[in-house]
Amino acid sequence: MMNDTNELQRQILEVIALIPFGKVATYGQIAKLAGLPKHARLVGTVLKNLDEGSQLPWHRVINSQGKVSTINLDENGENRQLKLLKNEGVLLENHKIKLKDYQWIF
DNA sequence: GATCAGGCTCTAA
DNA sequence: ATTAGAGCCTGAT
Repeated sequence: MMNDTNELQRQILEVIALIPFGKVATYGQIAKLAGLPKHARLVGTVLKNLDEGSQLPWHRVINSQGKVSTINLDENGENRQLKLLKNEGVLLENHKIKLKDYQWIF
């Protein structure tokens, strides 16, 4: 099967769009659901190049250790991703998200 | 092309 | 529970 780069990206974005409110998914999980098992890092790259205008729930993507892997601070010096998650009721416990409770089960 | 770095993950200690 | 190291693949130099 021939996969164009943009095609891969599209598939990834599609899956991310499905993550429900109040839930999170890991990079690896997204890659897998998109049918691209070993592309966890690509997911990260795609999100990085994503601009803020995007309506995608990019903040619901975290790493397998239950941590957020970006720095992205707002004007108040707060991490945007954590803030957004907090707004959805996804809380931290010792700087980590309990995947056991919040991970999106497809 | 060859190399390197990157919003990762698994596994072993 | 952390963490270092090795894999993996893609995109940038």
